[in-house]
Amino acid sequence: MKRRKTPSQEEILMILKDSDSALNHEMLQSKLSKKVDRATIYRVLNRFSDDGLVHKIIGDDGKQYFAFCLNCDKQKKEHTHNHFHFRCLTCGNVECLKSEINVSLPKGYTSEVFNGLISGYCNDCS
Amino acid sequence: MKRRKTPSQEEILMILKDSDSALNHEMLQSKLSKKVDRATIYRVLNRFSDDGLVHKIIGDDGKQYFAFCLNCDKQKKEHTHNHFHFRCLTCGNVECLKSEINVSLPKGYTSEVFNGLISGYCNDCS
DNA sequence: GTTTATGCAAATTCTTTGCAATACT
DNA sequence: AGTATTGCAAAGAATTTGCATAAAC
Repeated sequence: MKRRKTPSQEEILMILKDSDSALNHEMLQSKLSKKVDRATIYRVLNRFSDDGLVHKIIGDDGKQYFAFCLNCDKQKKEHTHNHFHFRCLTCGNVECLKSEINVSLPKGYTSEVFNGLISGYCNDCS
Repeated sequence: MKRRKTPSQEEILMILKDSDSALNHEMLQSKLSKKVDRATIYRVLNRFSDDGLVHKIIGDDGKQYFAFCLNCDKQKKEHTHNHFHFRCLTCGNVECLKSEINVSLPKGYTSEVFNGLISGYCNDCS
């Protein structure tokens, strides 16, 4: 299935690139210049995620956040996203933390998805 | 608000204690001897979670998992649950990993909730 | 002209809530 | 008796899906 270039996709990707925090569907919708359907946004985001362009984080609020993480550029080949995200309980921002984490798994276990999230209060809100 | 002892609560807690993996609502329901309402199960679990008896993990599937974690006994005072959980994409089991993780937060940030989850394939399923 | 992407509405799934009935203490 | 807990049904919230239309290639 070949991918096509559309305005909506381009704008969404740009917004994600410009954002220093992960965004959920709602945040993204409010940043879009023209109205884009909910379903489309989800479809675009999941497409990006499938393609490894952005990564998906599940918040402790159960919502999906999407981020084009700068840290990831360096390690594109491996494409492990073994770093933490931080979500502020007041302002809602989700941001990438720098530190790479290494968790040792039991024997015979393999890792597919890494999801590390700490919720708390950021510097501005605490 | 005082807590009361009821059969449903006791059984749910016992199931969680006996289980070596975190359970979601559905898994729990199927383990209960008598039919307990969905809403009740959720209310019980959230009560436990509020009381710090069990902890809640949000899976990368967006679902809530609850675990009475053995590791936590040792550190009841602090009550930080800074360890990882592992969810098997095949069998669905969610288990506690032993390793304690220390993530350094930026200045001025405070941590409230720690959610570390790795999904992949466990020894039995890979 | 084919095939992917979009919009709309409806469906799904998970979780929560209101309220009357029940059962702890 | 008084209040926390339950069950039922209904509401809510987030995300997904079906299908016809529009837009890329």
